[in-house]
Amino acid sequence: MTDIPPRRPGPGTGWTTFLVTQLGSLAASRFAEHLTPLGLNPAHSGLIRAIAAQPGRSQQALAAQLGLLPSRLVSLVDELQELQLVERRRNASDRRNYALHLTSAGEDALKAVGRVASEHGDEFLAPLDPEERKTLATLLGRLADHHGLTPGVHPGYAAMGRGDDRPARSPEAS
Amino acid sequence: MTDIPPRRPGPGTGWTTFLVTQLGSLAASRFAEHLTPLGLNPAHSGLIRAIAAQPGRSQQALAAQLGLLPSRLVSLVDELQELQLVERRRNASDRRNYALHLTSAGEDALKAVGRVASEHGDEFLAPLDPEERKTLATLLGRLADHHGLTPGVHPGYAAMGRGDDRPARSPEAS
DNA sequence: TATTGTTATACTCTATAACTATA
DNA sequence: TATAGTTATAGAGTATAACAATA
Repeated sequence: MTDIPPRRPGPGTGWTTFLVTQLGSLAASRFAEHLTPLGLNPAHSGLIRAIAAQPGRSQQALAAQLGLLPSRLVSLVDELQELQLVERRRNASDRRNYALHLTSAGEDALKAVGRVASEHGDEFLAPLDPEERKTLATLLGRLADHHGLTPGVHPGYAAMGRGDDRPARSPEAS
Repeated sequence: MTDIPPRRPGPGTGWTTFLVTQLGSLAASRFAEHLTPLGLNPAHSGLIRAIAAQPGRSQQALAAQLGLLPSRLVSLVDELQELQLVERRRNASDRRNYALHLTSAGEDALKAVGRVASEHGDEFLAPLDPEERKTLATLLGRLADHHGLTPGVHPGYAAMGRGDDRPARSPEAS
């Protein structure tokens, strides 16, 4: 009894939402793979983009925007500096903070990241035609707006800053 | 210069795929939050469902299906046994392995997990009407099929078993 | 010897908090 | 004293591999 074949459950079962979770995890790991030839990981790429979008900001400002701990951001900037993609410039008037800028190699990396993201997106959406992709983008955009997602910032890792009571992330395999 | 407002990039930029990643991460953490009142995490819920779908299987079989390391599965089963939701039954003919079954409390937990998943799904898809939800389900289903997702099993944590060369997961904040 | 399950160890990633320098 | 940045330490989660029981 209760021998339901576990194929495609209907509406109201949370199935579609679970698909979002599965596909999101897959897309994230595939994107990470696409980045490895550049010697970067997704966190690097997000930081590069954030710096490019608004050069000259302090590490604190970046950390707050991206929802990262300051200490985590320091090591990310260290790594990008090691790769000569980012430079810290001392602020003359307030010598406590740094202004972050991309080097010209960093600008190149930004473009490379853009290409990788584009290729990855094409691969991921391969089975859908342009019309369907547009429909999907619209529906997902509606969900993102509804849930207040910051454009370009990955959630689920934040939970810092204000006394937000988000529980620590749990394993969530299967 | 290059002062592009970072709002909603067009097609071919990987934006839609990034939305999938963002939303997937959000859905996963929200689901985890919904489960905490039950004293369970997503890994527990996945295991409960897998046992219910095919009771009596060995831990090795479950681990292989879910893409988990045997040692990880042992601790998950330990936890569910602690909660009296799952029991290990010795196999009389081959006393090396256990047959896993849900207790009656485990059956209740299965139903509760189903309710939570359903509520969570409704919340997550709130801004979409039934027609749009159906469209989204179809499009995501196409993607899942294309990428060979096992129905009900979360990817990205597997990479065990065969000599799969999947790189170790990277942070991927932002 | 091979297999199931288990335990022990190590490793990676992340978070907490202590510390330095400027202000 | 307060703030930006940094470093050091500890914790959680996961993987690797050694181990005992059974076949």
